[in-house]
Amino acid sequence: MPRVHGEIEGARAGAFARVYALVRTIPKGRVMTYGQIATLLESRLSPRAVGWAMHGCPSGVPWQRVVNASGGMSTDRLPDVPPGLQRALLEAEGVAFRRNGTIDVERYRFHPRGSREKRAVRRTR
DNA sequence: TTTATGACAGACG
DNA sequence: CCGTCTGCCATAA
Repeated sequence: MPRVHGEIEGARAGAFARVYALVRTIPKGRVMTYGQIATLLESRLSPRAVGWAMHGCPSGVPWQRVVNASGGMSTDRLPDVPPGLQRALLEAEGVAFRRNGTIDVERYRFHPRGSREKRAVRRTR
């Protein structure tokens, strides 16, 4: 249990647990974006909230399969995560990287059964 | 209760 | 393609 920002036990029992549960369903070699996860969850979390949830990600959750919308690894700038680790883990699962260090999100995106993926998180404008 | 801050995302310039 | 700004929601202090 990585207690990153204090204790977040309460959070794990709530919306965060839904995030972890969903991430666990991502098959090997496939990925989901923070925004996609936020949209799929009924609680309609914001992408930021999903990222916050992942910050306290419990062991056993394939966190490497969660990438940002641009296909980049958001974990690279984290002080407690070795740079390149996420990439290495994904490559080990067969995910190909472009020269700029990103992946083709649409190619590897995992669409859960019955996913609606309505665009709720696009309110800017 | 208020304020600040994120493993984000989309719009703009 | 890249930097900047804004909206988002849950947490922490």
